[in-house]
Amino acid sequence: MRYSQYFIPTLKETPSDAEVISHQLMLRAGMIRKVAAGIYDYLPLGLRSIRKVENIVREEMNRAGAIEILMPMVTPAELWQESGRWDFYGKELLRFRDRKDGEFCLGPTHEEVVTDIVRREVRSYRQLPLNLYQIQTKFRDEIRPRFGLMRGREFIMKDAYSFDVDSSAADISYDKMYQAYRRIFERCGLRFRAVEADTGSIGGTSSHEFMVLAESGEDAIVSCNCCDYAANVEKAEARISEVTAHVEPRPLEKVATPGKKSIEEVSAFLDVPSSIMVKTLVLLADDEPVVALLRGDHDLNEIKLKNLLGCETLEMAPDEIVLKVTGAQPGFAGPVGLAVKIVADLVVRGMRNFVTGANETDMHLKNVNLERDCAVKAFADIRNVSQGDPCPRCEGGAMELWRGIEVGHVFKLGTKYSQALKATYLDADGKEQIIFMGCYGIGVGRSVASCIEQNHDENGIIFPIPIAPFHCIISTVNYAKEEEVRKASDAIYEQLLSAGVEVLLDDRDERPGIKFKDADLIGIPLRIVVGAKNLVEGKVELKHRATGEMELLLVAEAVEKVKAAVAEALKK
RNA sequence: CGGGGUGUAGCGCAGUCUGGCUAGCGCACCUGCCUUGGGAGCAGGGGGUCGGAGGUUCGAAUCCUCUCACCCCGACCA
Repeated sequence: MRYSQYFIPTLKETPSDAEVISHQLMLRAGMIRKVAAGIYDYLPLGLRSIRKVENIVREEMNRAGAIEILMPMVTPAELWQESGRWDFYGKELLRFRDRKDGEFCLGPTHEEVVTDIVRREVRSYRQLPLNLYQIQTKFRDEIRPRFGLMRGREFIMKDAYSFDVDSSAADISYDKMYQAYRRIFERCGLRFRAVEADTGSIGGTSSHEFMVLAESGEDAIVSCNCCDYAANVEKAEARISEVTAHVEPRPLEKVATPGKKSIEEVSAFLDVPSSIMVKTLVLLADDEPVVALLRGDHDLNEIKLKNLLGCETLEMAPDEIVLKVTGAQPGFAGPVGLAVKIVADLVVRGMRNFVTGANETDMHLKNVNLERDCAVKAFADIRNVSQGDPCPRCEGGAMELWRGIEVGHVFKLGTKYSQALKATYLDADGKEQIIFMGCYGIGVGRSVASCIEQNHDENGIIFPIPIAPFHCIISTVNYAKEEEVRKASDAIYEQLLSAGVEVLLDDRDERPGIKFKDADLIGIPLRIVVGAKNLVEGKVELKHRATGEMELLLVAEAVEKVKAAVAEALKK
């Protein structure tokens, strides 16, 4: 491609509404432009990278035996009503009516639609297993779209759905997808972790998320520094601590702590570490008050508590409720004498003589002991794992904390949708059986964005070759006036093109500085600089964007090197 | 949905508090000259419903009311 004939509108300055680096760089590099909140144009460079990811995904899905289809973006309400999600999904589902007043929505995911295909077409166990996938634009009317392609409302997603005769066959399909996902993200050149995850509103029995490691990631994940265990913090199990050695309970003591509400304030005021304090949280589970007890330096994991209680909603109680439940202003709650349901974290069971609120404004209690001072029956793992915690799976391992961007998610769905939509088959005995499903998503645009989060410097993007919009750029010095430069550049361009290298020839009549800056910004991995100075000796410069390594080579050598580097990087 | 903020040229911003000359600056863009190994220089030029509607006023980018869009924090979320 000749740069002068192409369309790469780069920006020298960073648009003020772009917060994360990938969003800033994708705008500056002319890859995307915003059309509305969370809705973007894909300009040529952005589209090329997206297509690269799509093709890797497609190859690996096909390799794993999945079959590509394309389902509609507009889907009828009936299917969603049948699965029950029409009422459950909420405002994220963009709904509208057609001219005949029929109800529809833009597909945010396609379990219903694909299950409908399968229930109509699959009759026999002989037709299973089946795995159907599509690469398609989805729409979710996010409450707060942000970070460019990272969290848009409209986005390109690969979604696959597996159908099996039973649970163990479904496990095999799941494992195939898990392995395919590893290959996909490895081929994209991403540094990632596959972690155990909560299933959220999709439902189902178990799932893994594929997390690209990046500081800007919206998710917290933990992994063991010793074994393979890794999980989203939402899901990560805290290791059950053994009860502390016998400590003589000391007499209960009430102390004044005027105006000291937070754990930090009380800890400093009474000069006790937060780890021997118990924090008492008042929550509303489906509008019923519930109290959660945690060690002072631990955080509540709302998902664990929500799953434990089996409630639909869980939120922090407003001040009035706290006052009603504890008889004190927020900040002075404690478990002693409370009449509502109390759930204590497992760690709290082992705590002796701890400090907690007295259920009296401006007062705390010292030397509280649960078994003596209050009637707590429920103990459960309801806290977030923190840095350095012991691994729940191996001896001696410690948990490390990371930030991650979720680029892929695989779920075992079980029979949730097949049951609701009556997707069944006849087994070898002629008996009707329910189909077992799995679903598997990859955010395509998000993968490109997260790649940029991981691979950039102060000059711009540093694409890995497999998803770079072009493999190589030829930056020419005075292409317009120097005939030798023009001839050599054109020749290199033709040679690379015919070798199958995707090459961008910067033939613009611009000063070299502009071309170098643009080349760095758009992140093309390999750059050949053709200038009169080196051409006198028949040489050109080959520069690697990632390392900054620069070599002075004969024209033919440079061409060979580029070909070799591209071939090596695209090896499957 | 709650809290905060911003809308002035393609991008980045000043001007708004304290109403008043023809609405400015940098970058980008166009023409010419010059220049060509890291976003050059000189000269000339084009581009604005000051987010929109209504109001106050002799006079509104500036004050008031309503409204729209976008951004940030929170809640929520695959």
